[in-house]
Amino acid sequence: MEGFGEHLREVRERRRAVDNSFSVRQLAARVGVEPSYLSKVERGQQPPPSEKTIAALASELDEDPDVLLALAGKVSGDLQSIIRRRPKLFADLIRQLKDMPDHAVLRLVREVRDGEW
Amino acid sequence: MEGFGEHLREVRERRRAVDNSFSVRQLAARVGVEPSYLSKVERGQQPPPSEKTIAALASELDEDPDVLLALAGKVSGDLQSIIRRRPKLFADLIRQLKDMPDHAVLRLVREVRDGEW
DNA sequence: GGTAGTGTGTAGTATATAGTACACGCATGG
DNA sequence: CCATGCGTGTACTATATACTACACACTACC
Repeated sequence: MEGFGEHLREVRERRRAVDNSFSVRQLAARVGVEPSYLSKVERGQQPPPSEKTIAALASELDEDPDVLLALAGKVSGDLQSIIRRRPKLFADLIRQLKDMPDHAVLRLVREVRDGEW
Repeated sequence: MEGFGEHLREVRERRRAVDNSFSVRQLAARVGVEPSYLSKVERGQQPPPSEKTIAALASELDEDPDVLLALAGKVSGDLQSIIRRRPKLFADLIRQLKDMPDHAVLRLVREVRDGEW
């Protein structure tokens, strides 16, 4: 599995190839952290940053925040609070979907979205 | 909303009414924490304990761990890791279910469980 | 009246989280 | 040659998390 830092570096470098403003320093400034910190995170010398910082990174890099959070070993706070409001309901559902293939879960997502029920 | 400590105290006292081994001291011993700590948690003087300790409490008190964790403002680690494995999929699904009524979500749970698809 | 068990107050601690501050050496362009 | 920007190394810090250790006062029993 690819780590958070590794992925971050790849994505940033890719952006940087066409836009110099994606240097460690400038990105760090926009995201609101020290360059050295971001550098260490990218090289896995520091654990992934907070949810807030990850969200800012996702926004700057045009990445999916949930995916980035997942790579960081986290689940976004808003998802957690949805679950916490009805813990039994969501716990059951999620555990039951644990081993379902992607396409099955995806079908469920679509069904709910399209209101077919 | 009822707090974690409040709920814990109520449940424990209820058990204690028919079984003296549910004193703060004895329960704390079985759960593996100091009595004074448990006491403070019950009175809200300390924030809720770790997931591990909450799980032990749930087991001793015969309570649903997910519900107890929810009252503590947490979501169980195993649910989180299920979500992290397929972040986009689960994030979409959960956010879409956010405002659905209980019975609708419940129907979904049953559908999945009974394999009607 | 001592012993066992109870709840709780005070003080302290170990570890993790989430970073900052600053300096260094390299490279590139004017 | 020097100013600008770059990535990174070292050292430090503030806050939160999750508790422990011990003592105290009270009650109940025999």
